[in-house]
Amino acid sequence: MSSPGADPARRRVTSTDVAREAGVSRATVSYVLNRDSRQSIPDVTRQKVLDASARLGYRPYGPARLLRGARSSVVLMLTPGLEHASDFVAAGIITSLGAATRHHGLHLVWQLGAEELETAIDLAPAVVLTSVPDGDPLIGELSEQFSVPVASAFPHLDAFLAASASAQVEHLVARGRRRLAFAAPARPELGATATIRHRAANAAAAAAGIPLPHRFEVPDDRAAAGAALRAELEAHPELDGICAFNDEVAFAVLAAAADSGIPVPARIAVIGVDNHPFGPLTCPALSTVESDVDAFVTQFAAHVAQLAAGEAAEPPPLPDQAHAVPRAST
Amino acid sequence: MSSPGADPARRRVTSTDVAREAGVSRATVSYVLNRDSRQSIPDVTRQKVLDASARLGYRPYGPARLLRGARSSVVLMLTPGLEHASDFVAAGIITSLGAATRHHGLHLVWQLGAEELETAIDLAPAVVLTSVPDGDPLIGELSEQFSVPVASAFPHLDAFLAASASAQVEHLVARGRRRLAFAAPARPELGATATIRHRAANAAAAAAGIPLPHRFEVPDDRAAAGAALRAELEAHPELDGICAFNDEVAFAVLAAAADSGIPVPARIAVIGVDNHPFGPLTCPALSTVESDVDAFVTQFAAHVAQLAAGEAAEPPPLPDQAHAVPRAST
DNA sequence: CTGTTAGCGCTTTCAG
DNA sequence: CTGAAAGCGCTAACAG
Repeated sequence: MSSPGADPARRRVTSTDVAREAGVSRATVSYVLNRDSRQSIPDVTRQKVLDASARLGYRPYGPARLLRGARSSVVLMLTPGLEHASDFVAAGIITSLGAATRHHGLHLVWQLGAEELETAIDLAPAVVLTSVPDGDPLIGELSEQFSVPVASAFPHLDAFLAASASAQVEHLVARGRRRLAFAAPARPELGATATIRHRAANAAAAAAGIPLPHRFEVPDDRAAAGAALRAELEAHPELDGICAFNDEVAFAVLAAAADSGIPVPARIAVIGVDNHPFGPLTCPALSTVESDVDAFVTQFAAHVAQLAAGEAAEPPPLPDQAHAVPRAST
Repeated sequence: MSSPGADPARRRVTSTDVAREAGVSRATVSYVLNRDSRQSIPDVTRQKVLDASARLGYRPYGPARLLRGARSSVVLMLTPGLEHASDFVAAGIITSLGAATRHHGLHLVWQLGAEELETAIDLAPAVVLTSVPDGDPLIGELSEQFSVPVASAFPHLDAFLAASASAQVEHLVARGRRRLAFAAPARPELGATATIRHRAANAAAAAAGIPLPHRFEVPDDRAAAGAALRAELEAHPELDGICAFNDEVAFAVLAAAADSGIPVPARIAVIGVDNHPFGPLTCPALSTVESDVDAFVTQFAAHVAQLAAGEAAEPPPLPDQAHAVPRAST
């Protein structure tokens, strides 16, 4: 009810209020609070301003500063199509990016979903980031909308996606597997990404001198997934290894194998992608593949800071290497 | 390089530009674009303005509108302590809330992590939401910082948390289980929440006339989790059901049981909380408990819209009921 | 060293 | 029906 300061109707404290309270002019307040090095303010005056500001709880009003020409500290992240925020990889990168940009004095905010971009105008970001890949037309549209630099948060996404599939194949080959399949997710919106990974798996298989992995779809429903896996093994009895599109698909494959009495890894080895935190908890524990994005995130945050400062620059690419995280399923 | 509109240095298009292009005054532009009903603008003039605006790609500049006194359409979500955005339940509620607020013309943006709240000033939100519960002192601080209404996004959180534990106990009792344990997560920051659920489980057990569930911790490490589960069963041999703090802990319990040769549900039944999408994929598929938050989200979005409009109001509470989602593990 | 002032882009009276 | 002008809160150039 009456929690301190919770009154929504309370007038905002302005720099005029601080000036009056401190008995100086608004310019002096601005000089002190912004530490203008070209002015030398006596310590007593400075202190008076600081005290008055603290006493009143003064916070400069963002819109006014921005209107005056200050550089915004807001970085807006837009992820059209990523309808659920708990997507593990994307959310992980976005989370770390938020922390990393803060070191540059920037505040990353994430507008979830984000269709209807038109009206998000009073955000006034310094930079807009998006989950769509580099060449997407949306980038141009956004740039026009916001009149600020727009960049893909996932530069060189294809190579990044491909790297994990290659690493999967290499790991399975190193484990002695020769006849592989590629387990694709059923959700149609992931089809394009799955194709990128499948192609990379094919290329890695060719390089290793083994047959190209056959692609099959893993339905969302557990019983249907079991049927799909059994059908796949009947059609390709010599199959001994499965590259799953990601850990989530791999979980379904493991469940399907367990339901069908197919021993993993004795009959088939299974490997996922992403190193999901639940991977260690499956039966058997899921082998997977991981890319180290820490270095990328740090570099990309610096790149965002450059964009925010008005400097054009090439973004650092996502890592194009992945390494296996071997567990019991291979 | 030269994607259309990607030039960061390009000057913003202002309402003056549109007025000049259309050959009218800035006031007329404003009238037309804001559909001011008190003015009657001839259709030809109106069309000239609309055309000029479209041709130039004009977008009114948010900060200037806000400075003029317009109501912000931004709702800022702050989640201190929620360090990883892929937390399933919170992310789910936040995602749906973003969609629901959009129906009220509001744009929810999520500042991840969000320590150092001081400098996020040029956001100018209409409302600030936070993940901390109702009485938290942070609410007052934020209200002072932003001079706008601040509310917890999870009103009456305790009852919400408790409901799921009660539903777990009731489900297990209905399945004929009598000697229960409460499996708590090892992460200390979840301890308080775990205590709320454990107490609710105790209360439900008392109401059902069975012994109070004993609390034990499930370590993150799989081998350690197995040891903990075996120790628990040795100490309480008559144990026949486990309420896990959430599905994630339940996954660990299932893995521990599998590793230790403890049949689920024959020897012990296991039930989680949250209806995590991977629950159907465990071995055996995990029974869980779910609260229907759709109605809450819709009502809460309306409440946020009220706050944004400057009307004080009581928030709708989170649901205080949960229902079981029975699967193979119970 | 401090105060006055112009002006960012927008909406909205108030005159014409 | 259209145009001129004020003012939101802030910063920075310019006087004093």
